[in-house]
Amino acid sequence: MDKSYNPKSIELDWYNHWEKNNYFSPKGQGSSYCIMLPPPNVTGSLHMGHAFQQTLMDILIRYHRMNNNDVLWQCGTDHAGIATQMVVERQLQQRKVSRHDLGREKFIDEVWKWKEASGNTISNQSRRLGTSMDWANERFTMDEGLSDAVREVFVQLYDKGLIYRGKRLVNWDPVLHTAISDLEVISEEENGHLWHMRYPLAESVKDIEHLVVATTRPETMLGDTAVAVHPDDDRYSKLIGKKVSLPLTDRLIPIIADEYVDPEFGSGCVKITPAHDFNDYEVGERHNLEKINIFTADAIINNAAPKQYQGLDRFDARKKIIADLENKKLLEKVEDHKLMIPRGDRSNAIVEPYLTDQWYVKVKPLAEPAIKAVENGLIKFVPKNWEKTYFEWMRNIEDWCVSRQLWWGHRIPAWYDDDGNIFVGHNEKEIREKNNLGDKKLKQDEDVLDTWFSSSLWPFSTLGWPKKTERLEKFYPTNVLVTGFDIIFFWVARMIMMGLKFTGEPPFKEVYIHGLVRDSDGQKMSKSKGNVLDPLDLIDGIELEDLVRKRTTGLMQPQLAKKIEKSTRQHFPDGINAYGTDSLRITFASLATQGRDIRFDIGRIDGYRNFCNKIWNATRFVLMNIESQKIDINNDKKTFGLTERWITSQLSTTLNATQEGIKTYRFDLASQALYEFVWNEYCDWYLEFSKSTLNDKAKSEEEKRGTLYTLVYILDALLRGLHPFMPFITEELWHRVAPILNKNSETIMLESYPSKDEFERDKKADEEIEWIKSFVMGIRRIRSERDIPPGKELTVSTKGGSKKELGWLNKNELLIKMLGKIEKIVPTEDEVSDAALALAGEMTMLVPLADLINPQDEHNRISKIIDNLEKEKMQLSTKLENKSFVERAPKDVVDGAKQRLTDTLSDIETYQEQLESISKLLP
RNA sequence: AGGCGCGUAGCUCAGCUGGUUAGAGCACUAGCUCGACAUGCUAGGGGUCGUCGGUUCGAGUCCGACCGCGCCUACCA
Repeated sequence: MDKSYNPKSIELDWYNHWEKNNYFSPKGQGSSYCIMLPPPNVTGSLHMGHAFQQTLMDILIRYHRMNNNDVLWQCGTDHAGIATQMVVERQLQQRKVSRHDLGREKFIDEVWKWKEASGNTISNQSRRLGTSMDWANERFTMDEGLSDAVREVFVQLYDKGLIYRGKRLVNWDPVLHTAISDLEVISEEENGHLWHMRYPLAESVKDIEHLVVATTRPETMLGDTAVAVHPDDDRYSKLIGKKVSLPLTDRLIPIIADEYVDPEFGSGCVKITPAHDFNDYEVGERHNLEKINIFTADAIINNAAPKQYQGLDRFDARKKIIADLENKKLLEKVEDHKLMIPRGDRSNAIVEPYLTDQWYVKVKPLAEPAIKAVENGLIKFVPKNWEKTYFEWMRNIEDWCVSRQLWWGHRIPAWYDDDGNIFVGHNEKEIREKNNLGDKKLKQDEDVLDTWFSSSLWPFSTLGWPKKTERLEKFYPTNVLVTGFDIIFFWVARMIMMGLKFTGEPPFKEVYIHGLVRDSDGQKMSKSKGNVLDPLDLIDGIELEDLVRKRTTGLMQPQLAKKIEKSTRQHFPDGINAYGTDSLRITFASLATQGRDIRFDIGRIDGYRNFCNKIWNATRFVLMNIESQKIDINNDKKTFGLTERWITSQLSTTLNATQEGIKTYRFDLASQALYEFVWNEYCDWYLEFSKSTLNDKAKSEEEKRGTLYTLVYILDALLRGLHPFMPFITEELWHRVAPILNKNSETIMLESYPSKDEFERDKKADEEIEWIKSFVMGIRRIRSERDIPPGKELTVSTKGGSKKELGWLNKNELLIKMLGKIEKIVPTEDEVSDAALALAGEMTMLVPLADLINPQDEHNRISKIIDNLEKEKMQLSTKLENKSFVERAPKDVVDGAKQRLTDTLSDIETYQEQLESISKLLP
């Protein structure tokens, strides 16, 4: 066995072994456990968020598989309408071809070709994480079956009046030429201006000649159809119903009264542009105003506007309009103004409220049962707080615009005849038959559905719905959805609505919401910030120069390259080590606290790489001893000593904490419990204890057999316990360890997960070992504090001690001697003044130092200890002198305090005596 | 504006239904090539738990106010 762990040499082989043997598919027995992978975008590549999330899911999946459930981890990708279309268009561009040159059908062929060639990137990257997804049943949202589901849902919703077509304002992306939903609009504060414009009254009223309206978007004035004031605003009440002459046009528009206007803001007059602003649209509806659309689909001024502006881009139009107003002295003032600018999340173009025909899902009737399902506990959020976010959104939900002006996606199953009649059905043939249309000319809607529409069906469409399949029967509703809070609205809420509507059951019983992975400074990872970490680089390692190159190429803003390079060189002066998958996974698990931000610091993974090595070497130790001892450990004749009973008991406690952690999605606590057990109990103490037995010629073979057996069977259990967290190293080591116990199965991943009940708790052993530890640590402390060379064998005198402690010492003398590097232990009742002192329970240990001791140093050391004990004495006695405490606190708390006070007093006395004794040696 | 959350050691974070002397990892200091491991071993230093007030015998933990920070949603043209 190598002296240190090398992940690279084993990971790929084991993964191939698992996948080839189909260990990832449900085995067909046991109660079902199912998780739906949030389907990643097919154009995507694996980022830290995926890696983190998939690690947590894989822990759950492997854990339940080892607990004999019939486990399905349903995987796949989504077709990502806009993103994919953009990728393929960009490719075509290099051949100087546009999608319009190709036409719809050929373009879609191109997309499929791209998907076949490149669509597996992210799935293959996932494999590197060791994820045990059911690849044999991987799905894609554009698959035949999933497309059937989409059509079925659309038709049913339409028939029930829950899908409708309407001309309304939508968020229009003028670059991508498509509508997008509210959620795809990212609004951020940007610097802009507030222009105050004068609108002259058609006929002046008394001394008022014009109204001043303020706007952040002057160009929309060409579409104004009213000016609104507040109905109770005395300044303008006499103007209501009068008209203003809209500058730069020849139109007269009315002055109307509407509650929407805030009289306190600006002049209290608002221009109303119903076709280009969501609020104005509402006002327009209330007052029956005309909606004048002044833009083309490219956001260029159309011919509804005066001639001189037609054909101008919206930003050029703005400049010209401001200049023209200024010339006519109609611009009162310009102020700097911060405002929220809405941009499309894909194109980054400023989104335009735009009047078009779109398909909408009427959401309110779907939302109601979805709210109830969470209220009634049918679906539980973990942590529970997220339910509030969910409710908040669901109770204020607006209709969902589901049509997209794209080619790649599920084409809307609606057909039109020449008279504009709409027919919705699964296909053209069905529609013709159902409506007796004969061979009447029909045209299918050009648009496709929002990608999230198909994603919302994922939990049941992947299982075969609308067919009543066995898989659907077995695995739906699924057990838990693991996802980030950023898509509660996009996805979680919509799945719940659709799941309830079409299956009558919630799609999952629990929703575990994890935090979002950020960089070590808490910044979101993004290409433009140059702080992205590729999980595969953490696994395989990367040279600094390669990392710099990777981070600085293909930037949207190339001027950032220098800054990114500098900070990369600063953060990773030596590049990134090859940590291997298991280190990364256990790091992720330990970072999975309840918080919403997860800062990923490279130092953290360093520690867990060391942990892998620790396990590796512990195994190496065990195997070396098995080999050198030449004892058949499967022979029945074994004696289990104190240390064996203790480590077994500790394992039981650990497994309890681990299982509890997994059950409550506290992966941090689960992994911490295992980490501490392996390092602080098994390695630090038990392996050392075992040396004392194994190296002692006086010990019987039965005792040695008991120890060897315990070394192996604890190791076997902890490897199984760790397997969901660290699948590769545990598999590798298990195959070296398990055969010793006559276990010879082909994989650890189908072994049973160790349970606390298989290992006996032994409180007496725990207590005894605790005392032994305190004895040993007391001696070590003296050694260290008094600068005694580590190699020097000590003579220790003991004084006092309870009967129990004397028994423990007697029984475990050899063990204690070995661990404390002690030559002999002699009881004494004499005063030993030239000695350093420590306590283990009621027993006093004295290390006579004769020639080594400097009495002053020891005097100082003991004084310090006494000071601390005095502080504690004060606290405890104050507490106990407080009548209320003694009367009202529970008995065990009071008794505990009393006991501690007694102990403290006795300790003080012991140290005090020694202090006096030493004082005699002082000059 | 509304909603949610955070503030504990130099850093990153645990701390469940209030009850020993507030923990871990990393970092730091000192000392160690002893037969698994220097990716290691041993020992150690370091916190008035954001501030103020309240409830309580007892508050890092519960309540209120304030300060600071973050996120989400909706926005006044």
